[in-house]
Amino acid sequence: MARRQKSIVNVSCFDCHFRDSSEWSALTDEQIKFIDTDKISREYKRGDVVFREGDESLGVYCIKRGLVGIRKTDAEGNSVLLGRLGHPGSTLGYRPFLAGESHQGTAEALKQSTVCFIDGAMVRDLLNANPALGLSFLESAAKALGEAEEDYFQSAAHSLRTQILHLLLVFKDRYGQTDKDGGLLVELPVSRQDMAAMVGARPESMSRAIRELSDEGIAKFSGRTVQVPDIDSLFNELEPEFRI
Amino acid sequence: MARRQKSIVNVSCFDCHFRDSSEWSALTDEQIKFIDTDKISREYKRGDVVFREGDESLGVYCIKRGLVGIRKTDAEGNSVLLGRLGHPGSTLGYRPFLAGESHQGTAEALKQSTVCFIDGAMVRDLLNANPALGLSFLESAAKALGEAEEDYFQSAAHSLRTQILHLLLVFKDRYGQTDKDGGLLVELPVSRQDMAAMVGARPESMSRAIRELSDEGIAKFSGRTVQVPDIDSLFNELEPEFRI
DNA sequence: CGCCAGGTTGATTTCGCTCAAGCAATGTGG
DNA sequence: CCACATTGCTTGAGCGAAATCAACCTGGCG
Repeated sequence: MARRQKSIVNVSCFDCHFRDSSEWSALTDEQIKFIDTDKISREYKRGDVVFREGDESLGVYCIKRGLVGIRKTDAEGNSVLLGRLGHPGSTLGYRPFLAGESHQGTAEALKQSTVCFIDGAMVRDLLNANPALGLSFLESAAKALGEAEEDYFQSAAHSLRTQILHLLLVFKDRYGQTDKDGGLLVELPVSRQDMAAMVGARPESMSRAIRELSDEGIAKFSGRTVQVPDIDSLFNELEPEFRI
Repeated sequence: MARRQKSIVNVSCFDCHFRDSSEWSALTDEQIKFIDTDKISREYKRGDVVFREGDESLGVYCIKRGLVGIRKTDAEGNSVLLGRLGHPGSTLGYRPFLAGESHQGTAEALKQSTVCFIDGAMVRDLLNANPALGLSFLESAAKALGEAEEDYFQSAAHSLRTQILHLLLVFKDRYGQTDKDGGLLVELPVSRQDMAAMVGARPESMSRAIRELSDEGIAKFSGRTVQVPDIDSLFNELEPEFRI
């Protein structure tokens, strides 16, 4: 971790494409400038830790590039990846900061990433100076809470197979393309064990389920790419829940 | 539901003991007065619905008395009780309101309850007039989100038996007393099937697990009361997770 | 080259679900 | 006031999905 110092890089908030689509869009240019001069940007390699479970929350993190997941690990070493992954434009770690709690999970770069840290005092100041920022985070938190509850419900009610198909649909929006035959092609952003951790399963079970889906031709997994020849067949299998 | 009209009762926000301990404590007396004249209070019998999944969110609900749960039910009729229960002083339904979504679950009185409805326009006005209210809700949402993630993790990682013990500890804080022998005595606030719904299990499984715990003398269930002779033995069993 | 992490496969076990029945307490209508 | 339905809870038998335990394979890397 002595390498931490070296990993500091220089990026500008004004170059950040997500300035207008994130929680921070409520800020004025002047306020962005405050953040820009104050923030600290770092590079993280796959597997590097951004913050650790149990650490005091000192501020919030903006993802400029890459992919970051929040992992919880229990005494036996089972790990679970929580909720939505942190993509470019996402703000991470705001939950414990706002709740006045310490970090409940360990944030880990799932691929090479650039992440900016914004100090808590700065965030407090901005929240007081610009109530719209608070409302903006409030909306984010409310949506995230809804998703968390929905995920909880889903995981209680559905088989692993079904959850994997759901996960594929989630990945599709961000990592999917249409291939030449009109099928779907998804480049998986995470390893298989992390996919398992996302749905709360063991790697072996994930492997078997994937094999089953591949054998049936529903979704052909090969390395980090998945080919779905017929998206409808995938939807057909999931439909029961959409027919509520 | 023609009875709805008759169920309206008259209570005052100023009589509400929770005025200073809830999200609304940020409000001035004058602002409370606005709510007081505008709100609608209703009585609900056990099983009555406060709001229904899929309904548009029209405002928020304050619980004055009783107990309210949020239930999600799937196509096959399996139901799950989400997150923390709504106790007196709790504000319910603020999540979908703030996220601009419709209700994700059905709120149902788990016992005779008095609930006040505060219209959305009023809430919007207050949020704009008093930024502290937004920050207060932001903190609540952030805490709730943390709990939801924690619950998700727990349910993924732990056996039914363990989850029941956790649930007992949760009930302890609000419904527990110390009995004459120094043991713990908990008055369960919900039925067994609802306890099952809280941990995402079937009533039969709950029944079996309860019988096991009773037979072993860890927690003796009898009707709505549970007697835990030795709290340490209960903690001992849960400790592995606390030793992280 | 040998090591090691990630992934796959197989055999076995286990936990909770399903289906089915029975029982006690409460409520309801004749 | 009794006959009957209803509801909440319990118990039993069997099943199935995923976990566990244990090998083994593969490709990348020191």
